[in-house]
Amino acid sequence: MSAAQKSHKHCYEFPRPSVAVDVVLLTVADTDLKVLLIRRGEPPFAGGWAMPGGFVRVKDSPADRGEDLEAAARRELAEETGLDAGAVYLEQLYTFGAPERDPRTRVITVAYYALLGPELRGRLRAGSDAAEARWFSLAHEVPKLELAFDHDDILRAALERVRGKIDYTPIAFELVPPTFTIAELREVYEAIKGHTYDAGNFRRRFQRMVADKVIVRAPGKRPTGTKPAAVYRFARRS
Amino acid sequence: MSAAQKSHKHCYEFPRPSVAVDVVLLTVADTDLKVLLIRRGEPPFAGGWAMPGGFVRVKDSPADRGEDLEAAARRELAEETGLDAGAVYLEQLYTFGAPERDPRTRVITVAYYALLGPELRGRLRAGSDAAEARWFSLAHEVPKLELAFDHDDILRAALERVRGKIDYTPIAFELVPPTFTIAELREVYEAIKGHTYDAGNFRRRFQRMVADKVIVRAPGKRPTGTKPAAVYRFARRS
DNA sequence: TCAATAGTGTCTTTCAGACAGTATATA
DNA sequence: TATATACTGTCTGAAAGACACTATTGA
Repeated sequence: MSAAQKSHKHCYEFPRPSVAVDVVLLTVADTDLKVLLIRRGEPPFAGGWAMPGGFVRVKDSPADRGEDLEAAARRELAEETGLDAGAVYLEQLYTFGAPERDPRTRVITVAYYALLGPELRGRLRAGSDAAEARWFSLAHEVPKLELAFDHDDILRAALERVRGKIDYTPIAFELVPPTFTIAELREVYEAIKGHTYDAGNFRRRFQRMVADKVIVRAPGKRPTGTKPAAVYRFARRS
Repeated sequence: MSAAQKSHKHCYEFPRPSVAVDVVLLTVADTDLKVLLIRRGEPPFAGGWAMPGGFVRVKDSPADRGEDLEAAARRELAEETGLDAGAVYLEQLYTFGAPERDPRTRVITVAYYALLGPELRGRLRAGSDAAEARWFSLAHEVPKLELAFDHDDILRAALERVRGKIDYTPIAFELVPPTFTIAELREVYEAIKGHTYDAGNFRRRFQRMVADKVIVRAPGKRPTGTKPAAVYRFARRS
């Protein structure tokens, strides 16, 4: 099929936008919140850094309309990072639709954020298109970058969401190993909130979660260099 | 132009979805949270009740890509209710994109919620297409309805969002008149939260907002049938 | 033995919930 | 004068922040 034919196969009565998904993949490493960025191989913004994402697969057939939005986000994440799509915490963030946000055509993007625990960080593989992928420190490295599209807005929104939600939902447990010490959990809070917590007060708050059976003790102790620390796990883990 | 020609003017290399906006318009009246529904005149779900909404106006021209998502939500709200688009509090809620959510074609909808104070409720006019529009009590009337599309999911999400946000943002002030008594504000909280508040404790919480200059006294008193009540207004109101 | 981190306890303040009581308007 | 609502005050308990202190490990 020629390029000219190919470009005009799908026709509609009214103009339609492209719809994409973008995923803000976050992790905490070295007491620092990091985001995974991918170097773009193609225009626009070729050579620039962007969040993993791509177009939602839509079909015109009445029998098959294409994929769900969250499925698209998990698929893109898997394609561009090699991560098992089902293994990460993923939540819809916000939809960005400014008319000029993509120089090519009208693109509306549904942004998601995902949280990756340290035990899965080693599973990251370069994407199918072998594009470069790297973790960037939100505090130290990202401010020096110019992200593609409006991805800096998306990243800001993700950070704001996670900062708010960590206080009243169990998302912090997605960012520690399956079993963890109180200090490890505290480091996650400190990385996300951007300030330190009093170790004693944090422990007291934590003990209430133990009393409420949200957290249970796990066997063994974690060596720390000095006195080993008790290990816990989140009670409702798949 | 013939119908056949008209149906195939806008062609793309890959299939694209339609993108719509829907607006959950909420108000508190008679100590009851209400949502505005519109009776659909056309299929699908003709004769059924649905939230105001419609397709985002997208253009293929590089010079004009069409309207922003929030602009589309405000436009649809204005068209279907007669409300001044700028006068209502409007916030993006969630994007719904299940492949089969619209029987016609693939439609992704960006849902918004809007809050309407009693002073603007009288400005509601039937939409340009003269469709029937009515307030429904969320607690008593909506459960008996079968809403069009996945609008019951959208409504649930809006209620959950508003219930959560009222505790740590000033959205309650969008649902009272420009000047209001403590009892009026309390009724808004009670309608949204679905439970009563101790009048004394609510007042104490309120007085802290007065001390913090979030709320200031307004001149005059509001007759109540018995002892008239002091009147206040939100400090940061346009 | 020392340094470092794990872990405990105490004091204060803030705030929410329960509830009793006083003040002031209308009918 | 009665009563309904506005408004005030008190008690208790939960929880957060500041901070001092003890316990246990590895080097």
